[in-house]
Amino acid sequence: MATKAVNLETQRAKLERKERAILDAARAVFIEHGFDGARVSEIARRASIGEGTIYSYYESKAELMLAVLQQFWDGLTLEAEAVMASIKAEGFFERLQALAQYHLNTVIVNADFINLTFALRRNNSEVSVSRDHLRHYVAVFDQLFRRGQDRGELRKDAVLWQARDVFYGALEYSARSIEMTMDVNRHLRQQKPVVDQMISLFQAHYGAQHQAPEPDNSALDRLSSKLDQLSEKFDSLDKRLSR
Amino acid sequence: MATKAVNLETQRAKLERKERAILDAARAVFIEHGFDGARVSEIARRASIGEGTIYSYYESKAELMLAVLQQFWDGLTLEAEAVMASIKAEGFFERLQALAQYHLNTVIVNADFINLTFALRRNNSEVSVSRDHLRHYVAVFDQLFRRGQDRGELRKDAVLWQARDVFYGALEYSARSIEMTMDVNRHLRQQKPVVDQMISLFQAHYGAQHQAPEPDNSALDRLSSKLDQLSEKFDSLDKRLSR
DNA sequence: TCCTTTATTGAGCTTGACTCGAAAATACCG
DNA sequence: CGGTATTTTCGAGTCAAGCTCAATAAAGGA
Repeated sequence: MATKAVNLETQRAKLERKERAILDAARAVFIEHGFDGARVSEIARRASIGEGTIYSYYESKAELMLAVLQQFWDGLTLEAEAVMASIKAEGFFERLQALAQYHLNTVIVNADFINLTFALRRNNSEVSVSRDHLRHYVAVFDQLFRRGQDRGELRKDAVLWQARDVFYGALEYSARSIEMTMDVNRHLRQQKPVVDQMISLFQAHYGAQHQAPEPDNSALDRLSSKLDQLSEKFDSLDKRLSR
Repeated sequence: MATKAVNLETQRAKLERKERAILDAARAVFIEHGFDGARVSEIARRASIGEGTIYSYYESKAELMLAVLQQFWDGLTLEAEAVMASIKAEGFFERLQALAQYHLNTVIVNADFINLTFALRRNNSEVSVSRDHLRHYVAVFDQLFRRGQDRGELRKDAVLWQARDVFYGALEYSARSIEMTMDVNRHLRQQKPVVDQMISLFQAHYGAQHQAPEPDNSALDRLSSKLDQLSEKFDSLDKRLSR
């Protein structure tokens, strides 16, 4: 009995180890050569198994890549949530900045994976799955935006999905742009300005305090009344002198 | 001589017609089935030529697709430039709005092509070409932004490429988002709010006038006149005392 | 009209994803 | 342990699709 249980356990572990080996090899080969450039035979060789074995774990090459991407995006989502959980600051814009910083850096560092994800957008049946990765990840942004609105730091009249799309899309494209035009050494240096600009852009338009930008009339009123008082004093002085 | 010239002409025309037929067929098949799903044999059949003939016009399937995309992006760039040329308004933000409107609509309508472009991002040698399409198109945005800065309507301290990336990226992702989550009937209706929000977002942060948000001069004018009056009273008082 | 040059063709070559029957490994049972 | 059933692994073989190329057709030129 005991031996049986142990055997089952080790057996399952063995299978899992093998599956992980396949996934690791696949990840490396896909990143190295892209989807079409990757040879299933090479993945098998690197995982030290027969080519046919892969097909008893995954239906097809495409599904194997999907598993790799799934793993990657799940990791991203967890990391993003961890960043949100770990940050001490309560303020919406501080949290937004932290998320932006994390996101931008991640997208740049993992550009390979992002491109792979795009590469899988063809076969219509797979598109939906590919979308789900993203949707799940973007949900982290949605959550933060909703909270910002609840706390009254994000304009109540802001359409959430629109704001989120602007924020997410701007960062994603900025990442692509940085990656495209800058050499690797400048990547890190370019990130902060981009994040800062995004945050101040959002503060300028979406910050709740900017809804009523009335130019502080109270101060003017106070000045005005002081002048009136002065004027009266003058008048009384004037009268006294003229007497 | 005359016949020779005519023959050459018709011959060239014939070749061009054939090339166009291939391109047309390829475009249709690529959009219908994506890059990997497209069969070269089907393209040949639709263009009414032998499969081998395609390879005397284009090196490979990938290059054929590149030609299709080239044509598409060139068209986009021309159209965008035409929009910019045709718009009467001189103001930067009005022009920006027109461009945004055009861009958003275009990206949604031609989502197939955009996805195809992404799909070709793998083979490293081709990436550069794929980038060039985009760069050329984005140049239209750059030009507008530069002009806005020259006219003093866009903050002088704005970093141009950053602002452009935010603008372009936000619109592109918004388009994807609209296309992803809305049904076709709502596409058009969703476009205007997104564009409007982008414009007011940019006005709020990048508008030059927001550098000095002078608050209601009338009040200041009133104060100033009061001071003038006071000053006069002083003068008259001064004169009387010195006498 | 005949020869040269160019264009077209589709049968076949090559490559790579995927199948499948057999063999090896493992589990189960007396 | 030995034998049998079940599961897992394997890689040679199949098939499909991009691409080549020798043969053929068309065009050009004298």
